[in-house]
Amino acid sequence: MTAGEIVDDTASGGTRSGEKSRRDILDAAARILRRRGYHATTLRTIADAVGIKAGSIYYHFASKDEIIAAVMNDGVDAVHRAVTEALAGLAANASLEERLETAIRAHLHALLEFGDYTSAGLNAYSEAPEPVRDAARPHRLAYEAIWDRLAEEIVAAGATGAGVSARSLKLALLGMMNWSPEWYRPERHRVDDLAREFTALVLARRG
Amino acid sequence: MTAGEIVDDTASGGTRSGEKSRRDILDAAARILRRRGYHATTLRTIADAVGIKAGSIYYHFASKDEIIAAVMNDGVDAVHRAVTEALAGLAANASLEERLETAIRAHLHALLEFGDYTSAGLNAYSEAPEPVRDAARPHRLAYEAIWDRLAEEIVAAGATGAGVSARSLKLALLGMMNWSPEWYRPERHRVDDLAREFTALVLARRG
DNA sequence: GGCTTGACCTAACAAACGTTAGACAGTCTA
DNA sequence: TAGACTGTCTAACGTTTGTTAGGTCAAGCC
Repeated sequence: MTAGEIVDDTASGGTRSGEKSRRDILDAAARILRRRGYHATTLRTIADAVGIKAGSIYYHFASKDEIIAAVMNDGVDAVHRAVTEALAGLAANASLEERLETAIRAHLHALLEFGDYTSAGLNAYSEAPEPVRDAARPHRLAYEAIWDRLAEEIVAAGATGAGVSARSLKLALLGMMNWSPEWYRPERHRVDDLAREFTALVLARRG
Repeated sequence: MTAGEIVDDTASGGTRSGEKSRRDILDAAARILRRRGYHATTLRTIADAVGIKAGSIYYHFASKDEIIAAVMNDGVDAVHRAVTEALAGLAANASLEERLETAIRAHLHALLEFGDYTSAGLNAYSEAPEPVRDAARPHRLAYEAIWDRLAEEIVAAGATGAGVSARSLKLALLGMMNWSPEWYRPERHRVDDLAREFTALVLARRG
């Protein structure tokens, strides 16, 4: 089952004629991957959702794993871009609290609302075969660097509890955010509220 | 694929002769389920790990899903018990901070060190078929009640950031704890340290 | 009109899946 | 010692999986 490497072609450009089908396949794969996980995401299920036959997928992709890897990495890159842009949109003198809340809000929005690709990546990562995880790792690390820097700033400013390391702060933040697909219900929660509460929780201080 | 209900017999007692094999099967299933997820956990893989043949499993269990459900529910019940006992072991006048840190420490220990059953439950829940999830839900809710109460106490005491609801506090706590299997490495982290940092993070206050 | 190419289909392949039926050796009980 | 029960095995079943080979048909170019 695909022993070789997985090529990362998410940046390949051009708007060829078959580009739509390719995107349709990825969209369907992301939707199914998010809810059912790696092994339950079959080529026939994907094909059904797109309206083509399973064999036809191989015109666009070389293997199942290439699809999965593309979805996962597109997902991470999308959150990365969303958070980066949200932070870039802030005033230069924005407070630390403002920047943390903005980053959390952007992450949660990407994860919970535009989130098929994003949470597919979270949901399938641990059960995907090694080559897929290998292909995903650089994307994940690149994104986490944002939170490394934020966490270090927060700790350096003494804005959180005593004895909390930047590393633990980052892991705690990613944990509370990335666990949210488990309980989030659009009719019960508002992302902006959650972002504000998570920020207040971490930066808690007594007046 | 197993449309019926899943009987919850985790409490069935007695030490029959075949009890060891039964426990061996569950142990192996938990170990594999934890790392590979629901669909990659096959009866033949389990049987190989135990040293028997796949068909023999049906002497002890009626279906694959019965095994999975037993593992998941045993896991949740184990954390439930661990946290309950840790809290019960505290002095009656233990501070809120002491109790929170104790609960977090017990949860993380159960999850990260005795954790095949426990993190198998977390890892496989979202991709397991509906009947399995239905069987698991009461166990999860019963355990979460502990954290509901703790979170409410913390909020009522004003010991966390302003505007943080008890519900969000609970979800954030479960998130940062339950995400830890993603990054925890025994050679790099000490559970007791993590528990102290997570507690300080949530109860942060400025001197 | 011929020829190429792009995008799909049909039909099959070997392998792996959960599950079952029936046989068999060992142990316990009467 | 006969018979029942335990725990396992062998061997197959029907289905589903990822994947492949080869065919079809319309659109575009010469």
